[in-house]
Amino acid sequence: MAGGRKIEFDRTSALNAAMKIFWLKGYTGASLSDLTESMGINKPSMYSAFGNKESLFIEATQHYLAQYSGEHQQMLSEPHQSLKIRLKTFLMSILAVQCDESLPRGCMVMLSTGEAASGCLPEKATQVMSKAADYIPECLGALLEHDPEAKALGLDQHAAKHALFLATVLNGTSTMARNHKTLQELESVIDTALVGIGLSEG
Amino acid sequence: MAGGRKIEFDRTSALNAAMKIFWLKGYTGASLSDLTESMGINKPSMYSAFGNKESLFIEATQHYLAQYSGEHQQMLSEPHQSLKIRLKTFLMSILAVQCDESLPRGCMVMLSTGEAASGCLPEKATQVMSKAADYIPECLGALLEHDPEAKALGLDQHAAKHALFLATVLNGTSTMARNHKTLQELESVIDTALVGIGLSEG
DNA sequence: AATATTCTGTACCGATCGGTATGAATTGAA
DNA sequence: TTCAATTCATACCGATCGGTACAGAATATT
Repeated sequence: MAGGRKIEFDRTSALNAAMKIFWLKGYTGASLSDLTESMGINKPSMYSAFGNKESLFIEATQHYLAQYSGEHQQMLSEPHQSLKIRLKTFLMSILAVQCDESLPRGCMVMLSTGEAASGCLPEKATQVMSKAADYIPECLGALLEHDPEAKALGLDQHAAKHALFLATVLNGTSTMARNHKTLQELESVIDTALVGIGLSEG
Repeated sequence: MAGGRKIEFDRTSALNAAMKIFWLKGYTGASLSDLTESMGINKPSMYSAFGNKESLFIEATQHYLAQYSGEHQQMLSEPHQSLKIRLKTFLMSILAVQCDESLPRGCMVMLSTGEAASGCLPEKATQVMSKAADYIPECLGALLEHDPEAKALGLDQHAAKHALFLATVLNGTSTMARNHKTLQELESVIDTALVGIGLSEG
C-alpha cells in the first residue's frame, strides 16, 4: 500500500459553492465552467469527487435541504405558542431564506422543480426534486390536520385545501423574491394569506 | 423589378409554434432545432423571417400577450357586476390559461421572468419581460385603488399590498399548474385568496 | 424564353456543452 | 530512494449551441 497526493480543496465548501450556482442559475443554466470556477477546482477534480453534473446537483440539493429546509419544520412544533404564531414563524422562516441578500434569491427547490416540469432535468434528479417539493406541503397538511388548535378551529376540515393554498403562496413569494421584492413587502403577503385561512383578522 | 420564390409557410402559425416551445421550455431551454422543427421550417427561413432567436422570442412573447393576456383585463370593468365577481372572473380567466390542457402549463411571462432573474435572457428580451410582468399587478393595483366599490369597502387603503398579494398568488398558481395541479384545486386557492383581502367570507 | 429576385435545403462556421485521456506533480510506504 | 497510489492541470473528445455561406429551386417581370 502506498499513499497518494493529498486533495487540495475542501469538499464541503466546494459543494456549497456548487449549490449556490445551481440555486442561482438552475441545473441547465449552470455550466461546468460556472461550477468548477466557483468551486475553485478543475473539471477532473470535480468528476473524481462528485461523479458527474447530475450527481453533483443531487448532492448540492441535499446540502441545500440540510442547511435551509430542515430548520423550518421545528417552528411548527414549538411548545407554548399559538397555532397562528407557529405557522407565521414557519412561513417567515422560509421567507427569510428566500429573501436573504447574501444568498441567491428564492427557493432552490421551487426553482428546479420548474425545470423538472420542462423536462430539463435527468431522471434521478427529477425524482429528488419531486420528493423535495412535497416536503413543505406535507408539513403544512399534517399540521392543519392533526394539531389540536387547528382541530378546535375547524381548520382540519380544510387541511388539504389550506395546505395547498399556503404552499402556493410560498411558491409565489419565491418567484417574487427572485424579482427583488423585499422581505417587508412579502411579509405582508404572508399576513394576508393567514387571513385567508381564518387564522388572522383582516 | 422581378418577383421571387414565394414563402412556403404561414408566418403567424410558425410564430404560434415558436411561442409554444418558448412557453414550454423557456428561452434558453428552447434550442433552434426545437424551434425550427416545431415551426416546420429551416433555420435560414427562420432567420430571414424573424431576425434571430432573441427577436423571435420577443415577437413570440407579444403574440402570447395578445392572445392570452389582453383578454383578462376587460373582466375587471364588466358593468353590473360586483367587485368580488369581477375580480374572481379576472383571476379565473388567468388561471384557466395556466391550466389549459391544450397549452403549455403555467404563465409564459412568469416563467421567462424567472429566467431573466437568473441573467439567462439577452438585454432587450429582459426589458420586454419586465414590462410584461408588471401588467397584471398594475391592473390589480389600479382596480383596488380606483374602483368605487373597492373604495367603499376600504380596499383602496391597502391597494398596493393586496395587489402584490394577488399577484403573488398568481405566480404561485402558475408554478403549481406547471406541476400538474388541476383547475379545480387551484380555484380553491383563488377563493381562499379572496377571503384574505376581505372580499369573501371564510 | 431570359433574367433578376426571393426563398429553401444543405452543409458548414466558431464557440461552448458535458465529459475524459494523459502525463506531471505530490504523497506514503517499502 | 525507489515505487505505487492518488490528485492536479492541460489538452482534447464528440455533440450541440446560435448563426451563416452558398447553391439550387421557384417566381415575376421583361
